[in-house]
Amino acid sequence: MPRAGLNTEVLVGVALDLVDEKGLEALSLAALADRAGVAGPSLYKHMGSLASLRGLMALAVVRQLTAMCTTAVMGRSREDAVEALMRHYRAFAVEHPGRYALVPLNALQDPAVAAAGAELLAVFGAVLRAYGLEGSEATHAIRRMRATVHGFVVLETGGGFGLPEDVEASFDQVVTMVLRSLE
Amino acid sequence: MPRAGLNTEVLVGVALDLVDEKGLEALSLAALADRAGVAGPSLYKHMGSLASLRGLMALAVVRQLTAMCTTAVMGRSREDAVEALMRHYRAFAVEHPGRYALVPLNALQDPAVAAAGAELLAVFGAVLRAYGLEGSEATHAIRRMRATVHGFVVLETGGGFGLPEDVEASFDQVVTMVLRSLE
DNA sequence: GCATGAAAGCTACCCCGCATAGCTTTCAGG
DNA sequence: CCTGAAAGCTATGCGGGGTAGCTTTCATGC
Repeated sequence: MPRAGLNTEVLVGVALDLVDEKGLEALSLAALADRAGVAGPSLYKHMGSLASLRGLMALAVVRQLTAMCTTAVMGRSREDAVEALMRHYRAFAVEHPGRYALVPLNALQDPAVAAAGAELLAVFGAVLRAYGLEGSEATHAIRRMRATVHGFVVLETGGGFGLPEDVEASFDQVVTMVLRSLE
Repeated sequence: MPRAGLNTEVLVGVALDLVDEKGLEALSLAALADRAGVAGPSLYKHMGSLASLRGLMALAVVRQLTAMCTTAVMGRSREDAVEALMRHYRAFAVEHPGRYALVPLNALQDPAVAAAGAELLAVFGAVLRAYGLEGSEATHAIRRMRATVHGFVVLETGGGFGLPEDVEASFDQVVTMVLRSLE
């Protein structure tokens, strides 16, 4: 029985790949062990439980999303920045629906994920400074943006848009709606 | 062993009460049987599986939500109607977060729930007729409203609004944002 | 080179939750 | 009051998460 060379970091990566391919509900002990080339119980050498692994996965996802959003808004301001932020945020969620679905499930109870989430929200806040929004007004504006974008991608990735109308056009209008609320 | 007088309809009611009190994840065979005053396996005399029961529950919830939204918009038009629709929709989700969470999980795969969902969306569409919106434009407008309201209540009920800023004020601004997008 | 101990891996096992099988009991209708 | 459909029960199966405890690897120091 040669070593598989597994560790926590690699395991998180394997789990994220699995979730990307098969969906969040496919994240079972058996499926994960199979992919990692190891027997089920061996996974516990590298994680405390499936729940804690999901926490680590969520943390990684929030950091990926933060990095993507950060580079998206760099060198832009006002409408350009807000639109870039919203479009890249949506693109991440649509490309990796399984990964994205991990975040809301873990953001509240896991302090580490919550802290990483605060950094993501800081990107939202930074974009709003060009509008002179700070303090309470910035918080309300951030909530508008989050609710809108999150709601849209949740419905989109969940198959909630059944009609044949162009989803891109719908999102264009959503972006316009948010931009107008910032003036 | 006297009869408990259970049937499918009653069982759905018991399950909805359970979900209201203890949350969606508390909907287990044991908890449900305990509440219904019956042994676990006896539940299968009135349901096919927990999954199918969740479908029936989702159907009931969508109908409740549709009824609430329908009465909310009756006798109102334009801004009044849109605002009433959004506020009542949110109120339902906030008062019954467990119930509300059932819907997105079942709306896609269960055709009956999807049909009931179409009726709910018809209420959204009716409100928009006063704006002269029909066809594609109405679809896009409905999506804006759905994404915004659903996103807001998902974040709100999930504890996503950690800061102390007034959530009511945030929602007021969200309503204003949507109204402006309809002009 | 080889002894050694920490850590990776394994098999065997347990618990819990959903679900089925099949028997017993109720109770409405003839 | 007989009877059969349906409600209820206990016993059992099956699969998923998790633990116990042994075996094997392999980096380190002599």
